[in-house]
Amino acid sequence: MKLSEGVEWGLHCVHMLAGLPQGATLPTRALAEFHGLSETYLSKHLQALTNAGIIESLPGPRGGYRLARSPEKITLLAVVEAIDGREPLFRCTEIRQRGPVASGPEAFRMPCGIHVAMARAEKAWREALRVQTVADTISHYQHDVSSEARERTAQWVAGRMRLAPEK
Amino acid sequence: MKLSEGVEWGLHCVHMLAGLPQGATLPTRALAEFHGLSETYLSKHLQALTNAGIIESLPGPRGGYRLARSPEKITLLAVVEAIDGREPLFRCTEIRQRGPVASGPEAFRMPCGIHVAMARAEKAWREALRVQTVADTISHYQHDVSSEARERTAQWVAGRMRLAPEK
DNA sequence: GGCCACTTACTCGGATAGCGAGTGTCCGAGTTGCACAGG
DNA sequence: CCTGTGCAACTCGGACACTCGCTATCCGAGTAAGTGGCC
Repeated sequence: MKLSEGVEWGLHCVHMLAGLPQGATLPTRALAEFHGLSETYLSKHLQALTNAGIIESLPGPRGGYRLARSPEKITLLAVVEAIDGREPLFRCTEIRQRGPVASGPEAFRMPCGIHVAMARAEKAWREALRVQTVADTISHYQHDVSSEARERTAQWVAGRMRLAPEK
Repeated sequence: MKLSEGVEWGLHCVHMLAGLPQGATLPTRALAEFHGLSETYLSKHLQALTNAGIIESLPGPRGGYRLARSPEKITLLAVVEAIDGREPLFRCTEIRQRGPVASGPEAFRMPCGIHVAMARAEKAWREALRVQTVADTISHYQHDVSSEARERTAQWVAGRMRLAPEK
């Protein structure tokens, strides 16, 4: 089992958009080119983020994507769920009720212990992703690279981003 | 993203084997029939559990599967990893190094913040599964069903299980 | 020179193929218990 | 009646098809800027 590749793409793109000036946008082409990704396929994931209300799109020339709300309000969980879906990792199909010895649903009022334990672990995972916002990560995201590389990135982005027409 | 269906199957089978008398075995047919599963496909997952050293098999007539170690020594994580694999959920492919602005690996000594955050969440998930042993779950597993159903299950199992030839 | 309409280029958005992991199945190797014949 | 041998049935184990979701791509709808002509 593994998470969708698009989760990593979406997370990096959201963090990149978070580093832009207020209201500025960046088109799919720039986001894809910067990360060395397929432009068309990345577009699909950006659509998912748009539908989830995490980013918003401006059509037409000088258009592109920008965050729909401040980085402090965007959790990693929201991004993961937007791209990968909100389905639980472990789905209890109640196979204990399917055998020839099954006694009907009334005998299984309590959820099975396995289901409870798996759900608890999954909750721990989701909670860890929920407390971490994009704003929290962005500082590390910036300090992890050398100042020289950061400067070069800023230059490259400045040449591709579009300032906000209105906000 | 979802866990393999076989994870649920494996967990229930392990818990069922844990309820058997010391050294007794249960064949694939019984485990599959009890849960209403495909016998041949379940066999595949039981093989994975055997290769992982969680359960052990006795061939021939009167053969079957039994736990390879006591339920206290079997964590849910071990079962999950045996069936679903030990690959991490989130695999950081370092896409920030792939773009035209990338400055070579020496500029990225620190792991990216996204990777760290995702790994932390994943560790929380694994840790929650590691602290939960089959012995812990088995008590809930038994109390969740009515005593009448539990008795009927015991009867059904008694007619299918094979006592240990030696241990 | 200023204003308006058209063209044009660029953007996102959804609908359409391809591939790989999980799913499902089958048949063969190995082993143990049983039955039968011989002593 | 006891014992040794052969048979047979049942078990696990690995090798072989199939399906669905992620991956990847394309083309169309919509928009805003730029350009040219007209007043």
